[in-house]
Amino acid sequence: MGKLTEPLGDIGDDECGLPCALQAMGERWSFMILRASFNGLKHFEEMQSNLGIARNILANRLGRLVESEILERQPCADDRRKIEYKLTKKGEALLPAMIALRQWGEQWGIGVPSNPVLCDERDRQPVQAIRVHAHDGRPLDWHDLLWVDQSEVVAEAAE
Amino acid sequence: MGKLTEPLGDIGDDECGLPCALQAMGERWSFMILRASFNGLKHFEEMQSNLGIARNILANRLGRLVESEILERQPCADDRRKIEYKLTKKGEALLPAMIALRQWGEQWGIGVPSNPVLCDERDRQPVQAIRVHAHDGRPLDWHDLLWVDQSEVVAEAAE
DNA sequence: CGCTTTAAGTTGCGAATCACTACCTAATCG
DNA sequence: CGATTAGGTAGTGATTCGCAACTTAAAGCG
Repeated sequence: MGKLTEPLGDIGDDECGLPCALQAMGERWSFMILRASFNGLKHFEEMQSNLGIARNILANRLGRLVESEILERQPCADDRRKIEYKLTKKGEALLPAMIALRQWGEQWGIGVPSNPVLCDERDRQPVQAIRVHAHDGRPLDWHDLLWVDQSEVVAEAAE
Repeated sequence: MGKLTEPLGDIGDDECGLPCALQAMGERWSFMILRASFNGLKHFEEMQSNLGIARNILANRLGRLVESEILERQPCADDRRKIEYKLTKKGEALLPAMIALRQWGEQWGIGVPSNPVLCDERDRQPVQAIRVHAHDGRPLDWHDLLWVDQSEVVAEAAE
């Protein structure tokens, strides 16, 4: 069979970032734990009671997220019983993916934008829907996308 | 509500779109199958050999994606043995979330942009990194975000 | 100090899910 | 007709999930 253009890369190999991302985030609770982190939850008990996740699964996922350097694990200074889990830069970088998923769930699952609404703190206006944008800012859909070999991209860019 | 196929358990509150999205996409293979669909794979055997997924799991996930109206299942016109699985609008709407995850994997997992590169077909330039944008287009980070009650948002928007 | 509480896990166990192989069914080809 | 192909289902073990109970270690307190 002929090689068709593959908008998301090859399966199973390491050329695509998606399997790599799923390695860290592909499990059921990972996104919910990450959302809790984005919402400011820092401690084990806090997350456990908030998410209703089993304790061993939470421990396991937190360990994996720390191992993936998405969360950072550090004992609390004031109360050394407590452990603080905080987002790393790598973890923060998952925000667009999270928001995109959330917006999709709002639009196609729930049907209406959920409350409360995610806003820019500067003017308290809702954020834009997350989209794929061309380098010049045009919003793109699936059918506008194309896979280009890196060498050709560089050549194009240098013109 | 009866027990429809809900192997994901109850993941959380309904005021957030993320649990809702995870209900449909929270399993490990779902994203890979969806990527295959975006890549133009339409048939069972095609996906099975390409993904290397167990046949029963693939059948199960395809069924669930169809049930979630992310994929559409229709018999092929020319060869009635074949079934075509194609993306619905709802499925296509997952593209930004997928690209965002992929880009994250590229940047933080692999370390370098993978080859080939996802480009705009108009000018063959790489697409922008997916980000959260304010309504006026400013790119936003985690710390720029704020949860605002819907009523307040409307009030602000009307000013 | 000794007792209690709290935070963050770990362990055991039954249920559910995963993945691998083999088998089945219906339509099409020759 | 028999052979082939697409799209599954069935059986089987390994793994993971989730609940509850237990452990450890650090505070809090009289």
